[in-house]
Amino acid sequence: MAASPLDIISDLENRELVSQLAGGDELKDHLSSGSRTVYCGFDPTAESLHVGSVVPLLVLKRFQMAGHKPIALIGGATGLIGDPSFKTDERQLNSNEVVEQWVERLKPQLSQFLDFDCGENSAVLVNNLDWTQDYDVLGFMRDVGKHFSVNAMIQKESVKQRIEREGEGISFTEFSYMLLQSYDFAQLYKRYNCTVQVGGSDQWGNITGGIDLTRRMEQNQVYGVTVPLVTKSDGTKFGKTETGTVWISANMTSPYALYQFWLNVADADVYRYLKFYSFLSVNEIEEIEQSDKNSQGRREAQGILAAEVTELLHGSTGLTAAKRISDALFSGDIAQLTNEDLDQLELDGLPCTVFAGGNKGIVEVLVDTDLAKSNKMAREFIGNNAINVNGQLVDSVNFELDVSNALNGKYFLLKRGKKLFHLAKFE
RNA sequence: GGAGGGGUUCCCGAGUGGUCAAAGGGAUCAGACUGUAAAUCUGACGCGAAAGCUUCGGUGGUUCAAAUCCACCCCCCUCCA
Repeated sequence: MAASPLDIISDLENRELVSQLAGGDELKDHLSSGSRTVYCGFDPTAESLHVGSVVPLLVLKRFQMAGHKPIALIGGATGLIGDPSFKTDERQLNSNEVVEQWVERLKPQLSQFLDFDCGENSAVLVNNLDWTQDYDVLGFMRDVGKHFSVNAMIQKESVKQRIEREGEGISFTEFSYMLLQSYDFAQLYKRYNCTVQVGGSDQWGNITGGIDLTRRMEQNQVYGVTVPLVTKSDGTKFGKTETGTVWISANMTSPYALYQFWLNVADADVYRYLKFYSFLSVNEIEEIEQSDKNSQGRREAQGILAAEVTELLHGSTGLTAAKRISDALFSGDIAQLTNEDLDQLELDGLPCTVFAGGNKGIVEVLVDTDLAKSNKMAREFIGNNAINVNGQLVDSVNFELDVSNALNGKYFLLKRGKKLFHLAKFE
């Protein structure tokens, strides 16, 4: 099913995964005429990658499947600076310790998708701190800085609003980010003969900067591919739910929550996301779309997408768990859950809050579980008939969770609204 | 260093002495309708059961009364040096 080296760009184009190509047909020839080395950088800006940032990483995997050698670069250096591209304001610098910690978290995440043991085109993991931390200031300014024209830099679309718009500004620190990323490309060319950089479409300016610098410092032509940022058809921000960002770390976003996130994708987006996030062929995806069109009611695509992505990120165990919880909760048959099922729900990552000390009033419980952010909101939810306990509608703010009624002697399954569940566990 | 503009509740943004917990929009949440959609409609949206309490960059002050006036300080932007 892997695309042959001949058509990786065509496959990406068919998946609408190409935003811009630096190099055009020459790049296509370059990729089809042999196994090349391709890199994509990820800055440590949080404890985990989120679903949006994983698209370029999957593209890197697609390159590897097509026979090329991928380099996943961790921005241990650039993460200390902060990329200003299309950001509306200057960001707070993170401390060295924090960035270092995030670098460590990022390593396994980047590694999990790529094959590091497949001979010639095995993946490589690098950190740009390795070639920047000991570079002396004067040397850097003379060797690298001299190749950049400030006149050209301030023309870049990615920093335009920071420079032109009143009320915004940009520090020299962030402004110089481009030099570092450009230098990365030149270094990777030198060290690994890396000739292609992949990045989000917001990285265009940084990528072309690297192409120019590599030409000047290494006298060689290299190329770039940008991947569109994932958007939603309704214009809202992709990758967020009521509980916040959807992370790829199972500790931060449970497989169940991830599965639910994809299951709730809008019809208008789901086929595009299948192309972005699954390794199903474009033909297979089109067949799904066709079959959905011909059938009534709920589409199947969301379920397929949810299954594909959950399995990709958390393996078949994660997927099974996510499905099991989803089936149990949304079948409406909460009373039918066995004791083992309940224990399993907790293990599978359904949010759970532990209580001690006997019966508790519903308002207090809602606040303690974060299902309501204040007593007032808790009362309002109850007033709106939005709260369920063990499948029963709560109709009074005086309702008490009576431990003698707990499922399996300790659990209460709380539901707020239509699809937000939480376990209360009494000990 | 100088001149000017600005910092309002999650975001944008009105408010220039009482009628202000603070217009309007967005986001968010809940309900109805549905497919655990979309669109639409309804409601909520600082805390508190309430009385009331705490908010408008910070600190002090004027006043019966301040987001609004005064002083000092901090931060951001633009232009000049």
